[in-house]
Order: sequence, then C-alpha cells, then structure tokens
Amino acid sequence: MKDKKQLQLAIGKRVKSLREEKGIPQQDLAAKCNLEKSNLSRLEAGGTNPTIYTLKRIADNLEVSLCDIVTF
Amino acid sequence: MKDKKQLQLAIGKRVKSLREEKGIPQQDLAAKCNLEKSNLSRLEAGGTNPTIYTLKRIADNLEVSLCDIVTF
DNA sequence: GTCTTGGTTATCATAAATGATAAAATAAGT
DNA sequence: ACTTATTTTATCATTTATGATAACCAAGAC
Repeated sequence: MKDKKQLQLAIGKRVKSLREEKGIPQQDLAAKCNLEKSNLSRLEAGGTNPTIYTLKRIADNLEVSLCDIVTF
Repeated sequence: MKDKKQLQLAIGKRVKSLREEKGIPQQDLAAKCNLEKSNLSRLEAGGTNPTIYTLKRIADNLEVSLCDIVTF
C-alpha cells in the first residue's frame, strides 16, 4: 500500500520536526515516552505504522495535541 | 495502563458517533475500509489500540480528517 | 413464529508494532 | 586526530493489532 507508507513518512517527519523544534534529543523523548530509541528512530523514518497510543505519548511529551501530529 | 484504555474508549466512541451521524452501518464502513467487521466492532468498543493507518482509512471513508477523530 | 439487519463476542492464525540489545554510522565539539 | 553525543540500522523476542471465521444476540419486518 502506497498511501500507508506515505502516511508513515508524513507522521515521522512531523514528529521529528516537532521534536527538533523543542531541541529534544531522540533518546530523551524516547525515554520520556517509554519507547525504545530504536523504535522512535524507525517511527521518525517512516518505517512503522504506529498505534494511536504511541502517538499519544509522543504528543503529550512534546506538549502538543494529537491533532498537531496528524496534521501536515 | 489506564490512560491507554481511556484513549481507546474515547476513540471508539468518537468513531461510532461519527459513523452514526452519517447513518452508515458498521459492516458497511468496515467493508469500505477493508476492515473486518469484528475488528471495527472491537475498535468502537475501545477494545483495541488501533494503528494510525487504520484510523486514517476510517477517517477517509467517514469523510472527516484524522484530526476530527482524535479530538474529543 | 421466522427472516432479515445490525451488532457483538469468541477463537485461532498471521502480520506487524514494539521491546531489547548491540553495533555502526554521523555530527559536533575540542 | 580524538572524543562525545546523537542517530541509524540490524537482529531477535515478545506482544498485540488485524484477518478470518463462526456463533450468538437484539430489534424490527413480515
């Protein structure tokens, strides 16, 4: 599926962009979210189709809404 | 995790509410989304932690944005 | 009654998200 | 050059979302 991959890429980019805006290293954000840093790296690279709860934890720790993450 | 379950319940309710607003039977929406009806039933009941791509297909077929689904 | 129609629930298999760990690559600073 | 920090990538195990199927429940229609 092509739009699946595109969605993953768009979300990955969005997370990375928001994280860098806040100047938080990947590993720090991962730790706060109880995510493996390897997992977050894959997610930001668009290599995974994250669950909504994973995105929720990321949104919370980036201090943005879920809506902010799924809007590009 | 408690907030995980609460998130699932909130999203399930939201999907069900939007679906009923449009008057679409569960099985019809499931078919459009290439989802098993049992899967959608579980999702609306808050019994699953859906992936973002699953929610995206639901949003598309309900003609709403992903943001609309994750906002309660 | 018995058909539908819409929904739920249970079970099992499969695919994939995530955890866990380690190694390698890259960037940045000194 | 040499660290140090950050990220990427690979691999394997575990958990879980989803697929697939079937049985069941409830409310109307007829």
